[in-house]
Amino acid sequence: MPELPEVEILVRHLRPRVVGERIRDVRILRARSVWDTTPRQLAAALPGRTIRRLTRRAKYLRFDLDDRQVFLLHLGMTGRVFVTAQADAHKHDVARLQLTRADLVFHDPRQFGHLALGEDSLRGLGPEPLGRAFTANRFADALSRSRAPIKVRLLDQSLVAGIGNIYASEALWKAKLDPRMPCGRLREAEVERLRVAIVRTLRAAIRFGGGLSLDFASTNPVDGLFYHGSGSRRENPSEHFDVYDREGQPCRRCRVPIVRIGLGGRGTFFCPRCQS
DNA sequence: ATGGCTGTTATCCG
DNA sequence: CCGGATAACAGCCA
Repeated sequence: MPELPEVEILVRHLRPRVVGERIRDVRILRARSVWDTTPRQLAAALPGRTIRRLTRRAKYLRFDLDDRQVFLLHLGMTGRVFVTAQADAHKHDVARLQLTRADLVFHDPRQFGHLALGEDSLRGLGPEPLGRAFTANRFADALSRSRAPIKVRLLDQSLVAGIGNIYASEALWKAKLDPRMPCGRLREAEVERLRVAIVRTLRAAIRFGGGLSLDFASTNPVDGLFYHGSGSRRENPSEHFDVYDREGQPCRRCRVPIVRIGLGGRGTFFCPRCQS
């Protein structure tokens, strides 16, 4: 679930709940989820500090503290972050930060997420797709030097930061581009179409997420950030995405059944008629 | 019930 | 340098 839009919604939810709060204590419950430092260092650096800012960079949450230290949190595939008054740890809790009167919990069953002290993890990231640096020139230039399928490149965070497997398929459908198209073969107009499609897709997803009532603490994929699972768990089977997880269902533009293929080892969905 | 799928990304190869 | 495969892991679903 957590790609750029989901992380953005999470940050907006958390911001009023954590900014201005003092960190009283830190419990690291899974050492291997701490990167760029030791759990001991992280647990020592935070207590006594006040959270000054909470922002998003790509799929990272960025916490700025009152002593200019920074720590980052990446949700991986299944990470959740929420504030709770309950102080007891649960299975798959990675870390718990005791704030003034509640705990900030990082919960991550599949353990692909991480915490990091400092900004090193942000070094290699490309431009924010919703920021000014995501220009036609820069995007076209980066794409021109690759022969890989465009869908695979969209997942490269150094090209543009924040797109994941779901919104890569969604943006390509919006731009009417075949996900298998080698980057270098895209024409200038197609690259620009894709750039605009990315921006619109992500903005629409943030707008969509902002209108949901989410249970950030829930382990139920239907209630949490907005990927609604597949099969019987799906909340709105065909309302939500245009192509993702819609294999066999009609394209919203031309009614031809959506196709699923593998690209770069990931499920990829597209309309074989519109996207060619 | 078992095995194959999954929203991420670092790292290792050729 | 580029690109593909793999690994890290637990839970859900067929």
